[in-house]
Order: sequence, then C-alpha cells, then structure tokens
Amino acid sequence: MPEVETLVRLLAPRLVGQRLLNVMTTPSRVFRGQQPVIAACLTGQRIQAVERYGKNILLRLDHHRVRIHLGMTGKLLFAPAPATHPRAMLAFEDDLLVFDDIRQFGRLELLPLEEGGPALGEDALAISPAAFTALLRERRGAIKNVLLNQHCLRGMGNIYTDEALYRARIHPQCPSFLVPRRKVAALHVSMRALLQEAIAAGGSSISDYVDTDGQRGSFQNRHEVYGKQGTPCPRCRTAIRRIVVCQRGTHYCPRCQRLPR
DNA sequence: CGGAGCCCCTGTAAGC
DNA sequence: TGCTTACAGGGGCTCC
Repeated sequence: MPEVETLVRLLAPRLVGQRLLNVMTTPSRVFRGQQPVIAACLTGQRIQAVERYGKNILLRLDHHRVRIHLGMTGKLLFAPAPATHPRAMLAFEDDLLVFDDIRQFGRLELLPLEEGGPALGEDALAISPAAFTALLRERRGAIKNVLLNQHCLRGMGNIYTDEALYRARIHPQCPSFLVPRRKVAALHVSMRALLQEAIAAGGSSISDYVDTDGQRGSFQNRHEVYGKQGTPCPRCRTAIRRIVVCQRGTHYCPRCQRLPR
C-alpha cells in the first residue's frame, strides 16, 4: 500500500484535468475480458480524480472509473521510463502513461462512475483504535490472516504485516482474538506509523517496484524482519525465522514474538 | 466461518 | 555450463 500511495501522489497532480487522447492495449489477462471495449470507452474522457482504495488505484473520469491493481509486478510508468511488458498505454495531452506488468497478476478494469468494484474493510491508515480492536476480537483466525484479508482491513500486504507484527511483538499465528489488549493498542500505533514511514520513504523496492518515473523506493533498507531470516533480531539478536502462514512467507523473531500460553 | 491447496504468470537465484 | 526447483510486494477458487 505505501507503494500504491506513492504512485497516487505522483499521478494525481500530473493527470487531473488531462484528456485521454488515445488508448492502446495488448492481449492480456489483466483486462479480465474487457480488452475489446476499454479503448473505445475511455478515449476522449478527462481525468477528474486519482484516488487510492486499499491497494487499488482508482481513476475517476467523466463517465467511468478505472480500477488498477498492480498485483505483484504491476507498474505505472510515465514515458520515457522504460517498460518491458506493456499491457496498456494511455496517451494524455501532455503525458504517456504505461501500465506494465510482467506476471499479469495485476488488473485494469472499467467500472461505472457510481457503485461497483470491491467492498473492502476499513483503510489501515484510517481505522480507529475502537474499530481495530473490535475487528481483532470478532475474528477467529491467525492475526496475520486477518491483517492481510482485504475484506477485514484494506491496505496491508505481506511485507508490512510482518514488520508491524514484529514492532508490536505479536506472533503472526496468534489468533487475533487472543492478542492482549495492550498489544492490540501497540499494533494499531505501530501499523500506522510503519505505513507512514514507508510512504515517506517512497515504498519498498525488493526487485520490481518502481514509481512512475522508474525510481525505486528506499524502505526496503529499513525492513527489520521481512527477508531477514537467519540474521540477528535488531532487539535481541536471536535469529529471525521464516515460516509459511496462509501460503505466504512469514518472517518473525521467535523470542520477541511468542505465542501466548 | 477458517484454513489448506492449487491456480493464474514470468523471471531470477540457488542447488545439484 | 546446464537442468531443476523454489520462491516472489496479490488474490481468487474449491474443498473439507
């Protein structure tokens, strides 16, 4: 999500008010069957707003919205930043924006102006302490699962979930309703601070992520557990461990983050 | 409801 | 130098 927020902050001032002069697409699953109609629908419309909804980027135009999800390797690049797997090219009056996606786990789809699109949980940056506590109390699953589930909470991805749980000293497999009250409060604080710090750093670039000008973020340099298996915990020097939780690589300190009981 | 397993793709790095 | 396997910032599906 910090990567998406970084993109939205770069896109909005540059695109709002510009008219789409031409749209080109190449055959790809990112369009989910809409490829034939996308160019015809969008050409000629003006960008009214660029917003983030969880990890989605929403372009609001005169008569439609466009929902862009970057998946694992999606990029939005302003020419002349180099694209290797261009799926859509949006030609504006003053800019050429390319949706590039190696693995095609991303998507670019047309939505009506009102309604439609996914209904997700509250935004991780905006949720209140009370709502966050209630969410964790009512769920039975592992806390990592709850944080990652976009229908529970929108915006948290794998990197930031591991980092936030580390900061709050919570084991990723701990059932969310069993997390002690004071750790829930600590997690609420650390999660939002972490996301803000990552946004300020332009997001994390592990291998693929770059911003609209092809620039990498720098927050990967401040990861404390993500990808750090085998290296000493910054707090207690115990080796960071990697396990699999809900099919995702999960990194934590076995000493700082204990399962209760 | 929750969790496991598998799938969608391409590229890279590590292991033999 | 090869070939094979594991794994990757996400999410959707079925099955039990």
